[in-house]
Amino acid sequence: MEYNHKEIEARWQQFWRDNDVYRAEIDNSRPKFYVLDMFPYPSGAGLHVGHPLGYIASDIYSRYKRQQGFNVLHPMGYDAYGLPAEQYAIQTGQHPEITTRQNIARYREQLDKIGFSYDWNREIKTCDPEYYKWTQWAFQKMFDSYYCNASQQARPVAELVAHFEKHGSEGLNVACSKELTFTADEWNALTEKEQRQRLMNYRIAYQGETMVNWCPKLGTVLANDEVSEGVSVRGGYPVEQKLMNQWCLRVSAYAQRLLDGLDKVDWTDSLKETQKNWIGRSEGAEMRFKVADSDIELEIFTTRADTVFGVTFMVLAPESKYVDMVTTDDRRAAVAEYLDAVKHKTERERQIDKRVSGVFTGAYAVNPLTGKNIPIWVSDYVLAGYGTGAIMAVPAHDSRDYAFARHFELPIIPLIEGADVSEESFDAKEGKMMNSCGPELDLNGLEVKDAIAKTKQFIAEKGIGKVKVNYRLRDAIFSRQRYWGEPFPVYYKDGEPYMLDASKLPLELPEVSSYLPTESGEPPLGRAQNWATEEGYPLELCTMPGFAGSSAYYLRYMDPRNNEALVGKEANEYWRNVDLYIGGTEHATGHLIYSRFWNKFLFDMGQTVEDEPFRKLINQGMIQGRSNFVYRIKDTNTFVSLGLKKDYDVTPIHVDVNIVSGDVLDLEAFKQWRPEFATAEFVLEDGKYICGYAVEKMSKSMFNVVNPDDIVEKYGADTLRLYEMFLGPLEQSKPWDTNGIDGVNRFLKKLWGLFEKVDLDNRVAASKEELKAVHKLIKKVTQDIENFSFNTSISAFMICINELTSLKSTNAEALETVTRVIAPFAPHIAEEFWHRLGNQGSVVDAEWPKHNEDYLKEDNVNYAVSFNGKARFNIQVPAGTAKEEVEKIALADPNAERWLDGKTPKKIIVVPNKIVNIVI
RNA sequence: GCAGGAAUGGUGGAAUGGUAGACACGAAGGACUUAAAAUCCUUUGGCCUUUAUCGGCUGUGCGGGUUCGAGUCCCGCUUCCUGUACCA
Repeated sequence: MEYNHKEIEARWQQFWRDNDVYRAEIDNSRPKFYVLDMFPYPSGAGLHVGHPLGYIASDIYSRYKRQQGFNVLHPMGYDAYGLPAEQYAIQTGQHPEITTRQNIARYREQLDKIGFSYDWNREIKTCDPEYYKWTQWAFQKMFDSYYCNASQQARPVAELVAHFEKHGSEGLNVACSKELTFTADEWNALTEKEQRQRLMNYRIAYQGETMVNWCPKLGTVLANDEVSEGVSVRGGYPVEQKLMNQWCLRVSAYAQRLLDGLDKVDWTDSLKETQKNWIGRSEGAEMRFKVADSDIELEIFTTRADTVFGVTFMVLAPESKYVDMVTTDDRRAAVAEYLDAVKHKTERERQIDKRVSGVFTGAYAVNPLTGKNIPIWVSDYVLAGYGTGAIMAVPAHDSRDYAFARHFELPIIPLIEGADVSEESFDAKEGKMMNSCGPELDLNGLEVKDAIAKTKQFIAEKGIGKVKVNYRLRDAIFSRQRYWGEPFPVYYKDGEPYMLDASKLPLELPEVSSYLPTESGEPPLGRAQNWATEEGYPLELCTMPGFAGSSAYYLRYMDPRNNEALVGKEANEYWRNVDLYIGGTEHATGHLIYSRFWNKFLFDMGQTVEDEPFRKLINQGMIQGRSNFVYRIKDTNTFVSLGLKKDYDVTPIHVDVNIVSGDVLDLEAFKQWRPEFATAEFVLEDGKYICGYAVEKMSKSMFNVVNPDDIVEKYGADTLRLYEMFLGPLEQSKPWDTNGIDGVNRFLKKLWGLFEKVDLDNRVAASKEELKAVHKLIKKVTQDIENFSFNTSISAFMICINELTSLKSTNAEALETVTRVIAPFAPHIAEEFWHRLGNQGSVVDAEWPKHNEDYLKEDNVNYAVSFNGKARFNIQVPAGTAKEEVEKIALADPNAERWLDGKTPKKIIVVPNKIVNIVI
């Protein structure tokens, strides 16, 4: 019988569904293992062949762990809120929910065909009210919490209020937007509204006037990780800075814990490094510079406290509140003009335009160590969002300050011995200090490191400043002026936000007449009828961002139908956290920061038992497209084959990769592809039209999308699974090339053929050679799976089957072992074999075999004999021969004479079972 | 600029410091076939030698080093990818 993948795969997929074999339940008698894929956003384009790469890897691992006796949780769901569905809704008027539901159905259909072992009973969708109830709930918890720096955890706001009532801000060590100082009496005298406004300064979910990334084209604000190089990640539209009142999450309060937690997880160094950079911890000092003839003090942050003697001017960010305070009357016009010019630049323009610009405020500050007056400037090279929005400029040892000083002809004082600052600044933190002696502090002769420490100590003692740790990590902006997202469980009374009562959750997303902002510029929810509480208070018009729903979904899978909690205690204590998380590296600074933050917050609340959500994380590489080109001779409809195109003036045109095979174009299909090519003529080489190729992103517009459905239809799911793994190392990006798929398909046919010959009625003992081949396979595949080196295990299968084929093996035991080992990779064919061999149940529960070293032992051992490291010939000796004996045999070999050339060996090295190296 | 990663045949890629190129694709030749597809067999890094065997030299981006022995370890470069960027 032929290998009929269609019949086999359909039959066993049905069997799995009918018997619910992938259902996971809490079972205290078995250890748990939680394998998770980053759930997909169901886009309208469906899955292409790149998407399942990570899913296949995680599926193999899940099945392997299950066969090893673990109770495996392997769920799947959908990150259903997102911009594309909403953009589509704006264009067509179709409700995004309908689009999303259709897309999800299509995804599910595609996923099912590949034979994944997901427990679909646990499926979740972020747009499902039963799910987003818990997103809203967590938001409310964050609103009702503040972050205590002393105990390094979130605490109820009620405790903070109690503190204010007794002590005011005295003795407070909490995360906040602004340092405020007030007494208990002052606090108690505030109205309720004023108290609530002040509490916003401390809440973990808070509303604040912040500089946001505003994308006019999308009509919404974006988080930092949603913006790249000044344009939106989705859509690539320009982004500008705008001051807006927005909901924010105080992620920055968790910066240190997010950093420390990285030591506890098993992630790649590069991913940890990316997160470390994103968190951007820097140790330095905060210092105050007095403004001359004024009570104003400028606060600055520096990592180079040692360079204060070289400060020759100060610079304020254009948005700094100090600008208005210090500017002298005669400079007001000039400063205003500069601020105006800066304001009209978008973030992108500000990044691209690296020309030095700035304006003098007319004011001077006093250098606290030299007592000298230094000018205060304004320039957009200083960022409002980092540190204090003001800097002390040390042109000799900072390249940006240097460029500024050169441009405006400000003095440059070198502070490090031997540093030549005539052409460029000396930025390195090394060398001996000079020119650094004042009335109270002398740093001359010290190493930079020591000078920094001494200065920090000095300024702290003198009360000029303090040691300070700064983080680059910003609070997450949590409002989106959009329709298709979770509504905030918030209403407004007297202009102040209040949380809806927990019994009112979930607050469901209302219907709207149009998905565009209102005429008055309000978000689309402004169009909703009766968007107010029962008492008539208006509800929040913004919705939550994409990352809201994906921040705790892994917890919900543990207990997806629980109506009382995000996750029940029993389920959480059993499943704990994700043991293996597989997904793309593009989430390094978004989802993977937010969900760690979210999890840590829930941990503080006592809602989850693990501090880190993802124990081990693997980033699968991206599968790129391999585009094909045809070359049209200019102004004709004639196409010339790749090898001959140099003789013509040609335009390359993308051609659908599905009508190209092995870079050879199917001419008839090409003519039918598009009407304008119906009359195409060709210049062929060797009777064929050879296309050019390029590796590009897989996308419709490049005509290089390969659909997994087509592969499954033609070759079967098992072939697709094997081939995706065979393509190369999991974590490496690589182009998709369907050409090699015949190899793994041939392998499966061979395996099938081998099985067809098994005599199931007359079982005989496996031969020594068979046992050796099979146990070699077990050993290799087990090692490979543990190392996520799936490509090499596919090779191991091919080698084993080739060996068994040449042995004419038809031994049932040998093939049963092969079946167990191949089951995670090719579950359909394995299930078929499993049942033919007379087993009950499903092969997913077949015990994973252990290899026996005894079968792998050789009677004779091969040694390569080398001279001075260069291998020359081989010898065979009985296993277990002593080293001395091996040396003798090597030297006595007739071949040895030739290479010894009459000399006596100086030294002989014998590496067991490998090599005899003779040094002459 | 900074951080991380990579570089091996025509291609994808294998190699706990121990005979580089496993496995697969492609290609070439052959068998079967009226023919094609499918399948099977042989060859396949480069160069040289040979009728053929046998054999030799060379070879893992470049230049050094450590070692009996380096694709692998160390130092210095080049190129490419990924992330990030006036972060003081």
